[in-house]
Amino acid sequence: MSSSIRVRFAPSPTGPLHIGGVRTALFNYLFAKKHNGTFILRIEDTDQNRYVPGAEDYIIKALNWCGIPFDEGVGKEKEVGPYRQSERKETYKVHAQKLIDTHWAYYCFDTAEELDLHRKDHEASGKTFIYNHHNRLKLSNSLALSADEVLAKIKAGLPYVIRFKTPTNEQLELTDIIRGEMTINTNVLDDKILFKSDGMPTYHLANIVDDHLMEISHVIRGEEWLPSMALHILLYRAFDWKSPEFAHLPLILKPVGKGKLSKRDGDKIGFPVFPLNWTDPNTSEISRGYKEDGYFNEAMINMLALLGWNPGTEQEIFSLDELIAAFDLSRVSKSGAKFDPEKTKWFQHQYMQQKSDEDLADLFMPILKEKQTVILNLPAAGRRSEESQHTKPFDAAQGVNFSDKDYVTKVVSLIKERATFVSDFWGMSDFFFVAPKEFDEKAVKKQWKENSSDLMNELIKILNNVSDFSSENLENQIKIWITEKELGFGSIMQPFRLSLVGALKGPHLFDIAALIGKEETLNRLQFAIKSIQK
RNA sequence: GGUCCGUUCGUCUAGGGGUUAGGACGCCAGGUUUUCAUCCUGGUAACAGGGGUUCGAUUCCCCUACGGACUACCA
Repeated sequence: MSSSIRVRFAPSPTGPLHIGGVRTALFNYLFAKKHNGTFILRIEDTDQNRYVPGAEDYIIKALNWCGIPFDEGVGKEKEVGPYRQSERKETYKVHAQKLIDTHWAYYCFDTAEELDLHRKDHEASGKTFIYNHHNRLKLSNSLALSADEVLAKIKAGLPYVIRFKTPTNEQLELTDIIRGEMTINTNVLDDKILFKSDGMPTYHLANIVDDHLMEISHVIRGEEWLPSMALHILLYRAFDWKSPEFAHLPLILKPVGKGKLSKRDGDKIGFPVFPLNWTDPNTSEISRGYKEDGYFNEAMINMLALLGWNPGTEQEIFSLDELIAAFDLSRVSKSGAKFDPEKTKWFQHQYMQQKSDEDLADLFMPILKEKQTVILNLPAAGRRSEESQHTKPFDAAQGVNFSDKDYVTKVVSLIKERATFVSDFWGMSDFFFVAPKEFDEKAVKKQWKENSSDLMNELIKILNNVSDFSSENLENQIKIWITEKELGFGSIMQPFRLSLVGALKGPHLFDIAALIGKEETLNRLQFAIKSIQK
């Protein structure tokens, strides 16, 4: 057996993966890559009742979008496969039988109803019913029944399960990489079902058998599995196998309120908890995903990495490679963490600044294409001709700027620093593509003074004589003019901005003028003067 | 109820027997940008409580409280 690092992410396909699962996958991935190991995806689909079509596909797509693809798994078969537990049934059967043979497990014929009754009985008298050494000899199983009786029941086709025979009265020492040493008395453990009457193993059996057969070196999973760790250690012992090392990750908690994050929380707080959109196959209900909400995968991953782990330095922005280099299980915290939607947005904003203008333009252009279609159709939607004259994009006839990558790239360079999502772009830059047709009422009231029209007419004259329409030169010329005439910057700049943008917002005004060009700048000034009555 | 795990600003966290308990998000204020936003600077704000141990405890130990997970023929 090799001693290399092999870890697995083992979700069950019962629905979309939420960010808690993504983080578990991420930490497995980081650990594997850090140690030149292998990251494996195993699908734990031993419960036919909870199987959800499309979930497996979703999990794989989500991992890929996150940028943490698996090395081995469904569709990437290696010799230890297959990687779907439903395809490994026979293996579990053989191993369950082994445990029977070595008296580490036994057959049980108790029905669910009978056990329920026992539980209620105990509860009524203030006790807790545990299926273990306390009462296993009083129940219907191969420990209490004679060999003949057991054989007869099995031959008669009676349904049965196989339970683990937990050793009694032993102080079990457990070691967890994150939590350290723990001690548990085996007397409080129950004889867990390993093999179900439907012929499928339970999580516990399948998990241990697969982890062994797949040569998993480190089990990195959520804290919800901590209580099962004792059983799992015992199972390794029963099989006489070396157990892997364990690391139990703290849970991700609801951003508001109490408890661990659940799939419903996304809708409640209006924030995605899934990497990708998910449409429930039964209800057709759609759950929002980070991707579709406009987040960059790097931003989500960066946020997740710092939830329950920290590098011990003050660095917060990490590329995936940097995460791999810095990652260390010993720096994973023990307590659960609420995730903060606002901080996630901050990460997103950081990554927005890191992206190149060209890449962002590529993302923006499909949106522009849609907008262009809508805008060009406006007149056809029954607008009056006079209005449509002014509402058409200034270059709509050619459709140049909407699809001009170079132009769009320049626009992006001016607006991205204040944007968080690509979907913010249009609202921040529409005036680069369509001349304003109306003007923000409040702004007009406040900034368009009695003499503004006259001043703007003056400005038109000045601009007409400017041949170098670069932002810098424009700024120089106009500043000289304003200073010489002692006009006051506010009285010029505000109406000027209003004319070009339609509102008091946007990037540096001279950058805007330079980019839309001389002709368009003059047109807009003229239109504003004409439109705004004072 | 039982078992186990946990507890530093509102949130994510650093730290660790002697610190002005550090950073980030958010929030607030000021500055820059004669716009909005960004950005910069500053500010607000925390060791759950009680006992020990110790010259000294937020740090180590115990108890309590609180939080969480698990307690299915689910994973």
